[in-house]
Amino acid sequence: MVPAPSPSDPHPLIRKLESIAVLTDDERQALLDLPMQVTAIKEDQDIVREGDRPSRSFAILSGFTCTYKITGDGKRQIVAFGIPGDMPDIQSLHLKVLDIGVATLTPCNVGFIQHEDLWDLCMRHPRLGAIFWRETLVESASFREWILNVGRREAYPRMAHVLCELLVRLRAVGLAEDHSCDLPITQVEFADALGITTVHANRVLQQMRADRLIKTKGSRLNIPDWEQLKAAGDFDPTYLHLRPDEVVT
Amino acid sequence: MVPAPSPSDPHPLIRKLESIAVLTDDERQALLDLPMQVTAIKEDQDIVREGDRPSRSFAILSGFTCTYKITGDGKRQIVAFGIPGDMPDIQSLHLKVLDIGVATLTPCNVGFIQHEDLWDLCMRHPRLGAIFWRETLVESASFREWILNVGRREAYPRMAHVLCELLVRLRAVGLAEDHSCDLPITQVEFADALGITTVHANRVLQQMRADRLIKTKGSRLNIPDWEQLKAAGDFDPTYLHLRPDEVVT
DNA sequence: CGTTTGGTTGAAATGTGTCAAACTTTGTGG
DNA sequence: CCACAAAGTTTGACACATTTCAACCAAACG
Repeated sequence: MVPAPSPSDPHPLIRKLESIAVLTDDERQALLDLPMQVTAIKEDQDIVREGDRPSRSFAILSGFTCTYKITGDGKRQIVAFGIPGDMPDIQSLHLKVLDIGVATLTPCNVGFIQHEDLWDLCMRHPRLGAIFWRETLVESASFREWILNVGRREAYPRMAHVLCELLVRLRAVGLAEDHSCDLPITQVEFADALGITTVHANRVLQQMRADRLIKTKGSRLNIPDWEQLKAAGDFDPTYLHLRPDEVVT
Repeated sequence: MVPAPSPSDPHPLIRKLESIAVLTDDERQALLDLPMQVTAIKEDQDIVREGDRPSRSFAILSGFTCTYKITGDGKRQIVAFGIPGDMPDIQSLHLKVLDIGVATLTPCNVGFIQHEDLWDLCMRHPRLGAIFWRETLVESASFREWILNVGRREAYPRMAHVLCELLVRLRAVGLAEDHSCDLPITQVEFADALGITTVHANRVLQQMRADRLIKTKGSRLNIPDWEQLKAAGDFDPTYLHLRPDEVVT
């Protein structure tokens, strides 16, 4: 008996895939049947490291991760944040050597899926294979926007932009209300994501609070004026390629 | 009668795919049989624009392109250079709305392929479908490295890094000798790729010439000391995921 | 309750941007 | 083949965003 599809589907992976594509009951069931090794991982741990040759990928079931690279002299650049439903290293299905590391920002539950099982799924459900491909392409589009952000926007709009992206993505998987969400990301991590210093990240955030673009209380982020933040960050969610009804502009 | 595979295969697309994967004669023939509308495009023209909803993708047969995005206030960021064999908008196969523009840097010959024909090919030759997927993942890896480059390296190593990437990629498709190649990229374009000003790009290049890392004569680039340039650019070609025998370190 | 982690501050140093002009190469039409 | 325009490159002086360094403060935590 297949459970009725629900907007608040408890399985993060399905919730995420449904935010970018439509699934049939059959496909949803096939995903639920995927052999998945669920593992709890503590905060600030590497799940995978650059140079690894994994035989499995993983889906984030709960918690936040960051995908990062390190320069020869040890400077870290975060290239993406991972939220529940994401599969940050799904690329290892095709590319044997990992060119990135993925670390937890919070305690996480992740579900490991053997590559052979993923291949199997893609073969038996070509449409799901296409959806996974599509997902990697959406990720790729996010990288392009990230390049634009880091390369051509100053620190202040750059920060505004990532905050916008995070809120929209969290909303798409049901982890944010209209104008607030839990964002357990430290200033060091924001700095590494934006390609700036921690000190500067701090100053930019202070300025944004003074400008009443954001309010923070602990790890809680509140956005009093979404339109203004969007404008400040030059943010247009098109590049996230969400299903139209998932985009709350 | 299938022509014997040759290291200098005249078809750029096949040459490129073979630099990242092994093709069977059958697959090579299927690629050659792809209906392709070859078109000559002048310098400095958009091939596709952000917001387009193309029904076809294209392969670069000759010439150079750049893939770019524009901020709300008109600043351009180049996120990738395209060289013969590349398919800069293959993503539009899955993502209906383009989030990028692609422009020619030189006169180009491009081969347009209808999406339906590409889908057809992927269905009939699943391994080729996987190779196209793989290619988009390699591109994705390049974007990640590009973020690291722009976010965490100063202008000088940043420039060195793109020069290294370009040379390695050109070598992989047979368009560069060991230490020199034709690089018809202006300083304005380098600046837009690196997220710096033209003026600064100019100064960095001058410094690199003074340091004898590069020599330029017209659009000809010569690299007297590859090891030193690699070191200056903190360059490791792993992220390009080339077949080992294609990587000349 | 001390220790750790994350956040905040100030002053000085610096990489990169800005602006505006001049120079050089390339391509083209007369 | 010259002349000229257009495109690309180079220069200098100055402004400014961001970094650096080093210290201090506040909240979280066992």
